[in-house]
Amino acid sequence: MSKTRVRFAPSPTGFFHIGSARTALFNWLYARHTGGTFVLRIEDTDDERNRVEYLNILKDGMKWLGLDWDEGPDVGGDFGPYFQSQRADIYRQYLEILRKKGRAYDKDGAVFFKVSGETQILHDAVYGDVARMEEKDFPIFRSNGTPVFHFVNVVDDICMQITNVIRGQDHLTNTNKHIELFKAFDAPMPQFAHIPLILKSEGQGKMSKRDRGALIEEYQQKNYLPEAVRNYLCMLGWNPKNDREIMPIGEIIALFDFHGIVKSNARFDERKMSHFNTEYLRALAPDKFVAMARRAIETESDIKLPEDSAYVEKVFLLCQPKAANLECFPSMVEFFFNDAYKFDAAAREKVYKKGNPDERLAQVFEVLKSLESFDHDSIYSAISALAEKNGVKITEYMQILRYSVSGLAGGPDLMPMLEVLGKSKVCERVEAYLKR
RNA sequence: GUCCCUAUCGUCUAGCCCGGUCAGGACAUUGGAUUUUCAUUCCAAGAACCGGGGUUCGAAUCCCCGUGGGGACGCCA
Repeated sequence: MSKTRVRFAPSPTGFFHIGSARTALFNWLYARHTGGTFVLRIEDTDDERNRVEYLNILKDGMKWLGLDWDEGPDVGGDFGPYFQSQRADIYRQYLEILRKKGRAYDKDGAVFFKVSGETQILHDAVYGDVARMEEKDFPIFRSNGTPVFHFVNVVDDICMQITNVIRGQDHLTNTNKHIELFKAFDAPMPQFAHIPLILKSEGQGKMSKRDRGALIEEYQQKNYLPEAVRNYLCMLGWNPKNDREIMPIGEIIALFDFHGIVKSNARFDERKMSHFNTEYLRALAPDKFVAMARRAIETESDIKLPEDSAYVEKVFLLCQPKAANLECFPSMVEFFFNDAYKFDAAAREKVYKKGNPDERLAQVFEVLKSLESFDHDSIYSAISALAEKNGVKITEYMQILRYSVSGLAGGPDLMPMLEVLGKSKVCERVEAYLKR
């Protein structure tokens, strides 16, 4: 049994579609599962476009998702070149083979492949046996001399000794053309595995590049964690059959096989993807979280972080357990770094729902002012003593206190939040709030 | 229009191949709890076998027909 060789063969179009990403992912998973080789082949026969820039988007996206390729652009390999635009000689040689066998002929300046007229049976690793016949001869070279997808795809798979073709189900009805070609070349047939498509979250049809969440670039920009996106994508159309979803990639690689691939198309669900992201964010090691959070704030907000990196770190780690994503993280922590923080209207409504708590705030202000040490425990016992003295619940003081110093109704645990903010800032803010 | 694929909670799915468990899990939703806030955590609830025929003592599971969904029918990839 020869070593597994799979390939991802995208056409650089200027964006990295989530469906393509998942095809790449499944190929990569299968290669890693079998200890085989993952080839990246660029189908760039359309030279109208700016390839270098478009190729970078694709490569960046794959690297971001952790999908490293063993052969292809940048890394080379024994079966190159890995750009179809550089393989014209090979395609001409293969065309000659077909001509000699009488399977290719000229028509209207183009070259056509003569089909066998026999029904081809595909033994698909996911869909089982599918029978289909190709009725009409189809073009393999255009009248401008360039080769057509079906032809180059098969020729390259032969040349690169691809053992497993894993691709979207939209190719299922193309496969009989490819089988005809493999047979015409007397080439060994790879095993085909078609995977279900990703559908729009609502409405009709498959995800298109204009749909929200369709492009990998979006997740990069929103500072999603790549491991989370990758994990979610693994579960869209495949499952480990053990009731688990959030799993380290190593475990997924170990379990990945065609048996777990679902046959029906899956609707994309941004909320579930978000959930994966939240889980990964919470589980992130402190130093990594701090680095990610810092980057999110520096690139996606106007907040100027102070020099004091110990303070910044304390703030970030205090908020990590409550953060749902990095996109909203700046608005969650802004008040720690900006004295001109904003007061949220919805939060105000919530805090003032049951009457005016300003008087309580004044009371708690007196207590806080007189505190010797301003740590979590001291603040807590002081406020609870106050609450007890006045015969009310401590909660009565907490909400307005939080609102006055942060402008928000939610956020990190209040006592440690006050401690991190520090006595002088807390008192200044409460005082200013009372005088407003 | 022709051909191909597919069908379990709103969504992702387990179960189907080898008929017999209260049809399980996750997201989302709703409701509680955490006698300290909270965007956290925990608990609970509601929520599905597309329809019709067969086969069978018994069908989500096997067969057929509808219907729904998706895809392919380019000198695009």
